[in-house]
Amino acid sequence: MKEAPKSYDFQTVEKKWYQYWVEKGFFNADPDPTRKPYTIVIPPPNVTGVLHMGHMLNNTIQDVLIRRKRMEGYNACWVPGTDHASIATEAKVVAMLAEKGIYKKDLSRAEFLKYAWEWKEKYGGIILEQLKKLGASCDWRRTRFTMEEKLSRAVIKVFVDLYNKGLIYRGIRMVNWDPQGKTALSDEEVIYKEVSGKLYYVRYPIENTKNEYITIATTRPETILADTGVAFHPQDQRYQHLIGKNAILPLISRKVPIITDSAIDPTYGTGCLKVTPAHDIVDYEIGLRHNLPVIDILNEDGTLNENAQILIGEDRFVAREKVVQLLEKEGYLLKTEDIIHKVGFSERTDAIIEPRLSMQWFLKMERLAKPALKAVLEPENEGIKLIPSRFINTYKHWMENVHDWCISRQLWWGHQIPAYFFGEDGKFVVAETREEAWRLAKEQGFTGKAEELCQDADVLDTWFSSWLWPISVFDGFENPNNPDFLYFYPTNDLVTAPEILFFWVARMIMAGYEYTGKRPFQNVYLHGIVRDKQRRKMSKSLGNSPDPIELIEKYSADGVRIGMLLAAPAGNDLLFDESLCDQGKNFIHKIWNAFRLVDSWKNNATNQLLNTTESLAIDWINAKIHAAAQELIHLFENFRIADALMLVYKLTWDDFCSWYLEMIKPAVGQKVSEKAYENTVKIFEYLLQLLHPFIPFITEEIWHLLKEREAHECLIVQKLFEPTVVNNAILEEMELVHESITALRALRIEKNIPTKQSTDLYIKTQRTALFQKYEPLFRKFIAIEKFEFTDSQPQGSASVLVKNHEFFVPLACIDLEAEKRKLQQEIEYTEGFLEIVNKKLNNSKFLENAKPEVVEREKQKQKDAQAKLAALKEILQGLEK
RNA sequence: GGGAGCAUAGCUCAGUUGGUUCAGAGCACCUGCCUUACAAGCAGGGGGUCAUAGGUUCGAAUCCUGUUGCUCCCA
Repeated sequence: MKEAPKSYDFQTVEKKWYQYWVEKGFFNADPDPTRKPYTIVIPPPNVTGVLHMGHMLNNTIQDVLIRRKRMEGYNACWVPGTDHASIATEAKVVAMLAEKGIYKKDLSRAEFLKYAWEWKEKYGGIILEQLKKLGASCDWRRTRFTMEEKLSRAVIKVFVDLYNKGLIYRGIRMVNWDPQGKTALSDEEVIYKEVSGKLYYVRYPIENTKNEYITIATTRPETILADTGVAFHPQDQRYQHLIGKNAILPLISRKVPIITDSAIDPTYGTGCLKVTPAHDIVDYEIGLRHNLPVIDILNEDGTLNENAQILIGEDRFVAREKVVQLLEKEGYLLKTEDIIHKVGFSERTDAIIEPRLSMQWFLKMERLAKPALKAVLEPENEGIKLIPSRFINTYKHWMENVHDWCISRQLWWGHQIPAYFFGEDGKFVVAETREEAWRLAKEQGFTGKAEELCQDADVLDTWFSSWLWPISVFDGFENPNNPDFLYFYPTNDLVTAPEILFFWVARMIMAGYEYTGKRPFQNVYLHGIVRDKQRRKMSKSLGNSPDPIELIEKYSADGVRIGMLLAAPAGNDLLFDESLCDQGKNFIHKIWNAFRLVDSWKNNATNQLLNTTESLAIDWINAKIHAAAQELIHLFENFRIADALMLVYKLTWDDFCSWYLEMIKPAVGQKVSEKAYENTVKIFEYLLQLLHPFIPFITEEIWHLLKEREAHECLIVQKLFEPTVVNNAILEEMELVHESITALRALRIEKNIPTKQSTDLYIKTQRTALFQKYEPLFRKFIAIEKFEFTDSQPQGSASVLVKNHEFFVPLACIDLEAEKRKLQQEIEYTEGFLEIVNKKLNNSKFLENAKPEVVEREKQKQKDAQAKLAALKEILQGLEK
């Protein structure tokens, strides 16, 4: 039997076990009526994306949950996959083609999609390969992609269905326009950021007056070219004389009416608003109320069109500069102010959003929102639990103020909207296929051929496919009675970030109730965002995000998993630092060395039965492990994953390594008993079971090194042991012993006694039998000559008090004054403590109002403190003799 | 502008319905140790007026109100 290598080669081990698990099909889950399912669907990452720290956290948590449930005996199914990310992917493909000198505008839709699919085939799914390095135990056979055939058909089916239910409509609306992506965005895809800008004060001449002006303030002076009115608050006394008059726009001399509207804030700027209905949502509404014309001066790429009259073809920001120069030159610009204001940016392209009127498709949310809100407000009633629960408020607020969802995108990569136009007046039909559309169109009087129907060019928002994810991955739309769907749906837990609570989670809940009548999942675990130590979000542009794969290579997957989890209580942002991974790696190292120690006893044990120390140690660690196992059940139920990890971390490091192994470890030149070795292996196995969900690789490796096992006997599928009734007596006893040993070690350090130098030990206690029993243990940890009990303090000894047990260590020379000072301090502290307790017990109101058990506790505290005080005083007296 | 939340050790966080010695954990820090599993380690140790001012209560980190500072969401 060869010795275990001194250092743990995680690279080889992690690769080996991952392959083995996959080969044996341990990640796979198929319907099995004899077992309960436990299901997680992955939040599908962008198919062209690469793994970042957020994914690491997200998937580590999912893997911990799924592995734990697998070991609990559930039929654990984790479905992986990716989404097609319309905007991001299309932008990448466009950029890639542009580098080759190919431009989208020169391509047909089919040609472009061919390139896009090629790109997807080449780069798509890298991220899933990366997840394997982390140890993700997904059922890879079930990998799904939102644009694959079945899932696409489900999207179209749902669109048609919602349209037929009257929930989808088409209309002209002010939308968030991304001039770079050249598409509309939903409200959720706009990120408002504070930026510094300028507020320009511009004076507009009043028609038919000499040198009379009205001054407006604007941050977007180029939109003056699209103004169709000037407005102020009806109660604003400053401008009453202008009612009914016209203002003349500078630069282009258009005449616009001066109106009043109560939407205007008289305190902002000059209290006068230039009204630009085509390019501002508030202005648009004002325009509607006052019948103002709408003049759209922007092209879809953000350049000015001929409606602007001047600066045609200039980019909106260039135009802004030039307009300012012109205004200044012609004397219209009164002043400029530096201000900080919020500006909307595209989540995907980071371009500044332009409010723009356009024809879009919308989904009515009101009806869908109702059951989705109820589910989250009533989790106990077959509803959905948000963890942490404080997100309920945010969710509720959003649901109650939900806006219709703009679902069309002016892109090619995605699911093309199944609306078919015919005739000249914009008539259309909505159908799953062109054939069906043709049939419907003919009913409406269309006389042409099917090919002559013109399908809407837009695609659907990516979230319009991912909101169906928990259902569509199990083929629940086309075959709602298939065994997978019936067995695995509804899923159990969803793990994601609060960022996409509305984008995705809320909408999945809506789709779940609308299409299955059931919740799509029971629990939503919301974890924080991974930030750097300065609380900055990790981002490519800042360069503050480590490469996860490099981290894994440096610290091992197990180490990084620990690093991610250690500082990640639910809902809290994770302030990531590489030192956390280092801590993880150290832990792995510690476990490896513990194994090496145990392994060195293999075939090297004596035949003797257990000695006292061994027997006590084994009983104690068993009690400790079973208590921890029970606590873990509780922690997992409440998704306290970081706490769960910390519990097993301390159980392993402090209890198992620092106490248990030190107790069992034979003295130099001696051997452990065979029984003790066997028990230690058993205990190690229990520990590995508890540790495995967090650090799957090293635990599997040691699992197999501890014992020869059959090919299928892997830890990953080992049934977790059931915690038994815990022997509390031994826990309590050992705690006292550990406390005593620690106090004695501290005393020896304080007195500068070298580790190896033996001293005598006298104990004054009511529980001599207990200490007698543990004597060998004391001797194991401290060099002790005589171990005796006493009634009084031996001359010239240092002392320490643990609970009511007094320990005396006689010393050759002792600093009496220092001893006295120490005792005096302790007496003072205890007296102060006792005083507080007495005060409570002498307070009749306390005795009347407090619960009996609380009063009882106080009485016990009083008794303990009194006894302790008496003991301390006695020792002090002894010294003064 | 509207809404939600947070403030506990140098850092990141626990702290169930107010009541055990309740002021905790991990990391960091300090001191002493190369003690044959592990210096990636061992043994010890210091450190907080629980943001702040009031209030309720026999009793407040915990409940209420004001103040200050920060974060997030929505428009």
